[in-house]
Amino acid sequence: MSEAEAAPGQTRAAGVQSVDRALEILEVLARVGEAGITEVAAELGVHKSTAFRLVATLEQHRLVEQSGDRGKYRLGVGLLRLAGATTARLDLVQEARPLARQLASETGETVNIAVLSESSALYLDQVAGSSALQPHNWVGQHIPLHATSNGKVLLSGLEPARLDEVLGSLAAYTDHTIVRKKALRAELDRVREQGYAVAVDELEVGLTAVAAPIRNNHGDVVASMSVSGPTFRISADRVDDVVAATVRAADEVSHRLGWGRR
Amino acid sequence: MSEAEAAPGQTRAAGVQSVDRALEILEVLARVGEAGITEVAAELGVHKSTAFRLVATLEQHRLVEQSGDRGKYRLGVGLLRLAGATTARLDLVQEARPLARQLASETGETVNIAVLSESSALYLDQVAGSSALQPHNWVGQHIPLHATSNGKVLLSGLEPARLDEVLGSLAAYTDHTIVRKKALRAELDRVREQGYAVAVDELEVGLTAVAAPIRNNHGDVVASMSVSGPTFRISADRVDDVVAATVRAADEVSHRLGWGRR
DNA sequence: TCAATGAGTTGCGTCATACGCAACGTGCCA
DNA sequence: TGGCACGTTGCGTATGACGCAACTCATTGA
Repeated sequence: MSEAEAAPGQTRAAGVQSVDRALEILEVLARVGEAGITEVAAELGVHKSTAFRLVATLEQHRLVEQSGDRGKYRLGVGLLRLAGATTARLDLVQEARPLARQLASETGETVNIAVLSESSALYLDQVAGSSALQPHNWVGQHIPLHATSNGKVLLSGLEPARLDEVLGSLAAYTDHTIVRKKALRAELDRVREQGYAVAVDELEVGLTAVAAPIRNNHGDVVASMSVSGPTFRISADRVDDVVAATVRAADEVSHRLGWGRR
Repeated sequence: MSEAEAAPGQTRAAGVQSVDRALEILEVLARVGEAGITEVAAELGVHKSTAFRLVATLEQHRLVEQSGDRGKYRLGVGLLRLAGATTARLDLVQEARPLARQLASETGETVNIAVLSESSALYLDQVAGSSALQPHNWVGQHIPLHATSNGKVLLSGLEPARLDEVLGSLAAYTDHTIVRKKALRAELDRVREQGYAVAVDELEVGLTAVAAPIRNNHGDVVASMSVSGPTFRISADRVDDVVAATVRAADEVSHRLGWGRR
């Protein structure tokens, strides 16, 4: 039985115990990068042999692999295969990609698609702009919500109660980062009203981004599409055009997902 | 590990049963895209309720998600997170990425890194070229070995015995696909001698690719790096330049992985 | 050179647990 | 409106996953 971790009031639906533990191992490895059997066992609070069998099973499916013959364990290539199948089937990405591509060629900047996952923004897809500078590939990364245009759009779609859950402390990345919750709420109101968000130098000095919501057939904000590039290229007088193009593209994706259809 | 040996009456390679089944579910979903509980249960040969509990556990960890309230199940975003953590730790990708990026900007074409996985090429990483046309993202996909430059490079690194295991029937994708095993072996000899592979219209008409081997410190071919683009852009008189650049980049990665070092 | 330590690995007996069964509820189609 | 088929849930039982302890093998320090 799960002893030590008794969440107060909340029934921790355990599911199938051994599977639950095995998946927890994957999360541990994702967090720490590499770990030995003993370390994993300690992390889960189970016996070494139990951890070993779970890891061995994961290894048979290539979800983990060990470096060397007797070495530590880490995540394996099987996950890449599964992830490939995931993106191929996520209809959000499917539907959004052509529009993202078009938006990228219109603006010449990088386009990203992000969704809310846990308490941060998860980037699902990226289309590079025409510029020779290739930006960092954010796909699969977790990005703070309050310092990015995508994050602000995603937050603006939450109901107040959920918002409180998701918002932790607001770290300052630059002098322009919004760190006061009250200021952030005001900004989110503005985003909701305008239908888009802008972030200039908030995550990184010299980086400007514009984002608009993607909605499902119920009208909920399910994702966010952004255009981002160097601040000197997305200058103040060009922002309006970029915003218009971004909103148009995001709206079209929403439409394809069934928003406003009947 | 040793999975090739399907000797009868060998030790239980089953691992932890429920975990094994859960992971099999992931593979089923990766294959078919979407499936209901009943379908999954039938695929595994277990009872509906068993399949349901396994899927529910996977769902708690976001590895699967159901479309709609009562809908079918498919792979979830948790896999993207795990896959992101995987590539972040794969030193091959780490080492290769800067070179891949440079190669992409030199040639203006798309660069891919692939390894051998099971009986096909698994694409680990991709850097888009400067061209506005964004190619399909192959990361995580399985691609036939005999019809791609990457595949031919990977095959050329195998010893003859392994080669026989890996090669099944050679499907023809275009008129230029090599379908005769004898012809393929001759081609592989050429690749091994030259130190690179070229594929023109072999997987898809109008698609040309060039690939060179990446070696580990033992000299084994562990991966392949390719440049690919439309045949009209990588014309016959330009191939030599692209080959030279690709080989140079791949060699540099090999060097960083310890090849030729002492 | 050898003992001592600590890692990953494996056989075994027990009891928790994951399984199959059957019944339930609900959307969908005829 | 009825029936069907699918996802979902409670329950008892046998299976299979667990913890224990012994093993192998590297590495380290004397």
